[in-house]
Amino acid sequence: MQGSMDVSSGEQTPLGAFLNRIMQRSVLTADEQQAILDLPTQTVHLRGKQDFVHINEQVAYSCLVVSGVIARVGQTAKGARQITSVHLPGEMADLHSAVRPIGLGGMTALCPSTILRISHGAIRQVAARFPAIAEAFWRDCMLESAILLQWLLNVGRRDAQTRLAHIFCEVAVRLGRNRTAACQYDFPVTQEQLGDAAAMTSVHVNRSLRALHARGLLTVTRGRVTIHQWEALARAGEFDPTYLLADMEPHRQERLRISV
Amino acid sequence: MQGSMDVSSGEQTPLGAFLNRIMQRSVLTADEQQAILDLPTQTVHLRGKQDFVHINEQVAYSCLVVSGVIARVGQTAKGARQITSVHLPGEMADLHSAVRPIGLGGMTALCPSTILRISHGAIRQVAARFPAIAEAFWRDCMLESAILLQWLLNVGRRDAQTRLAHIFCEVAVRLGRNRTAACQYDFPVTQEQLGDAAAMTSVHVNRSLRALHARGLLTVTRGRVTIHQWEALARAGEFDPTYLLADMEPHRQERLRISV
DNA sequence: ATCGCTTCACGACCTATGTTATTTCCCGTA
DNA sequence: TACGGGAAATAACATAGGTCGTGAAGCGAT
Repeated sequence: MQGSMDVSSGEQTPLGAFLNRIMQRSVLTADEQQAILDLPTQTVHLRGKQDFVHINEQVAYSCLVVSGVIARVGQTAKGARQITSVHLPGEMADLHSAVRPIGLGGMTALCPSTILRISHGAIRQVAARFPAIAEAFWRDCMLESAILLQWLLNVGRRDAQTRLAHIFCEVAVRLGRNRTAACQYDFPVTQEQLGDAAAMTSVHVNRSLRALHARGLLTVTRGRVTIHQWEALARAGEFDPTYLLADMEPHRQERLRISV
Repeated sequence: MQGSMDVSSGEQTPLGAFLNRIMQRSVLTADEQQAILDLPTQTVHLRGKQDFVHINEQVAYSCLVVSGVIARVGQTAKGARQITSVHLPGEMADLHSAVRPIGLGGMTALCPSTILRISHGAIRQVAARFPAIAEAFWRDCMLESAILLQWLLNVGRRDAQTRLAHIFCEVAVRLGRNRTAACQYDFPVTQEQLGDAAAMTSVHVNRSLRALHARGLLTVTRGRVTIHQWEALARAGEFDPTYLLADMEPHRQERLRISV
């Protein structure tokens, strides 16, 4: 349990990384930034494949990803799993649970991961105290919602290869990889987990991955993704990063114009 | 353009219906309630099948459904459509766009509908002025997100009949139908639109609907849904209404405890 | 090195759902 | 009362992706 006190080195700490992300889309004053950096946290380490929040469990903490990959999962009556979102370092996996702690499904670590737990009370308090923070958090939740929306389109209406290509493009952008020519990143998830995210069988993930490889678009080997031609992969995945972009422009000038 | 002034008759007006919904999950003072009722609105009538917000269009208004059914839609490169959410009277179809006006896809009326447009500026202003309203709006957006999450699970991992059953159950609950024994409601959407929501072909919607009918679970005739046995349909659709429930309990006592 | 477990690779076969096309039903309108 | 257009109902056929089964390949622990 500690709050990062040094605002200048904020970018290096987990809370600093989170603040950084938030500020790509919202404008915050120094006070507000500090309030976020001062949130009390509790570090938790997780094994790979560890379900740490069960479906229908009601939690009192949100969880900030420090390292690894965290996923939210839903489950069918017959036990089929659907990963409904994936969270990378610097992201809050369930910020929304601060205002609505039910109906979020379970949470699991796709690989060995470290998270910071932050109590809902602290989050709601800082949001109530600083309206701009409330709006920033709200906006961050809506980014997540926009991603979810893309996933629904992806799963509902695209074929296997397109779907996977889209996912790999999205993760690349969210990891901040510059999308020019080739790039690579670590993404230590199994084909089974990939299937749970893309709503298909691990067998078919395997087939499709090899097909994408045969087309010269990307290579996935033991948790490392190599994109050979960004442009071609994005085309194959029908990927348009608009929904992920920083979007603070419309809000920059008019933050907090409280009349009266 | 009018603001409903009479707070006592609030329940009857569209804004009153919206406020009502919000208050199922959040506690608001009389002032705050009034501030919502005073939001300036603009009425718009829509034909059935009218796309009134195009994909990637950036809007300056959120839209409150007065009557009819409004849907958000995404689209594939080959033109396949995916309905990503459906909105019934009393709901705000895109409240989230107030804080994040991009990446929400298009909006369309599934049948002749009436909406109220409310400017993003007005929404953000009332939210900044009353932290409790910000939290309430944020929470309402998260309910929508929880629904979206269920849709992803539904589309990704359930078969056609289960999927449709789930949708009909959800709509029944959202329309406030009491879920005991039989019930019916108007839901004037075509099988094609149903297919766009459930991620399948209209042909297969037809097949599956007849199968559900043959199982004695429900009848769908020209925009009217009749559920014959709620329990059985809910079981067939693996429907658990938890994610839709009013959930203000944890927030009731501790609203706005701003510690300086 | 060797064991044991997990993940990856791949083949054979099966089925839920998509595709395409035609017919029937409904309902508003002339 | 007949006409016209959109939905709904069906039928025949095609296919993407699921299921089941078997090895091979990594990799960590002994």
